Amino acid sequence: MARASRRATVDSILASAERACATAGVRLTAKRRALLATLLQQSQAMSAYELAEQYRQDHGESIPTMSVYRMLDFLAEQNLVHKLGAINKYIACAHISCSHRHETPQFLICDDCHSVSEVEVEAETLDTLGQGVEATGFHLRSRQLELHGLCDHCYKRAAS
Amino acid sequence: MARASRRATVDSILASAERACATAGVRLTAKRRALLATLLQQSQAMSAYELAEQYRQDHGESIPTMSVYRMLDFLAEQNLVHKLGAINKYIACAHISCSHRHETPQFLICDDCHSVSEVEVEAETLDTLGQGVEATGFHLRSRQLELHGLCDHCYKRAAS
DNA sequence: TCAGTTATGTTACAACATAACAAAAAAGGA
DNA sequence: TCCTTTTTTGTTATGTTGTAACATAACTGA
Repeated sequence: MARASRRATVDSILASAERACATAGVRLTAKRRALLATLLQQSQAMSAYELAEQYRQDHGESIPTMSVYRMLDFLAEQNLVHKLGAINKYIACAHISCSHRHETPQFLICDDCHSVSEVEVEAETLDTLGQGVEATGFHLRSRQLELHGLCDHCYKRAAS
Repeated sequence: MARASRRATVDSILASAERACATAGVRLTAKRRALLATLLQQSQAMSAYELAEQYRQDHGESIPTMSVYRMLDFLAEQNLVHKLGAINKYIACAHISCSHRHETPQFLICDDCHSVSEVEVEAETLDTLGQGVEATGFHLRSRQLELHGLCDHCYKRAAS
């Protein structure tokens, strides 16, 4: 599936992010914004260290990884980026500019080429899953799933 | 939910593991078996380093973490242990001795106390989820889910 | 302005994981 | 058995990921 950048320009997404932060009463500082811009321009999920390096190249200024982690935490709290805990990488939310209500994103992680695609799953299926889990007394933090496997490209390559 | 050790003795599980490896034509060496035994006796998911230390205490012999990783990789390939990628820990499969067909295990990871419980979800729900995902061209490796949240104990503690 | 809060930088280190190569042990055929 | 090959395990060093603790800078609002 397309990353956010295919759907809207980076600038318009950043503008959406600014509005979202203003509404939430939090600050999208210049650095946070710049880091988000860097991530938006990636086609792959990025680790914090990879992002620090990319940020340096993009903005001609180095940035401590410690700060990158903090900014990513902030951006994740505002749902502007998703943290993929299974592979310790981050990806910009593909729906920052969407005004319509959308489903919780589900991520498909290719264990071979490490590409990440974002799909939506029927709300009903997730609800059933969530209800089954919560019935055991567990309290889900989110319904974001991270599923592993092979993308079609790697699957076909492996088969040959 | 109960770990494997509550359902069957460690010895009988190890015997099942031996049979499974013999059938698969792979070697469950003494060290691999000993490591599995160590993990079976834990009530919590363990990191490779924690396991190396526990192994040393259990068997009076130290073992390089490098070897622990390799053995865990082997055991995971044989589906004798599960790797919880989200928290970098390992847990013995609760179903090694089960001959009956069972559902794919789903893991509930408490983000507070880091306990892990294993639940089963209706096959139908998982099938629906899996079919939706595979329809996008992605090929799931397994239907094992790792869900994050708070266990009931931590949830109630946080609420107070 | 200035005091309080939030954000970022710096340093040091803990925890997790693997690369590269060496040694030991097991398997299998002559 | 003995030798060769393959597999497993050990050793050393280093890479990768993440955070603690504290300092400095920037912003906010009275």
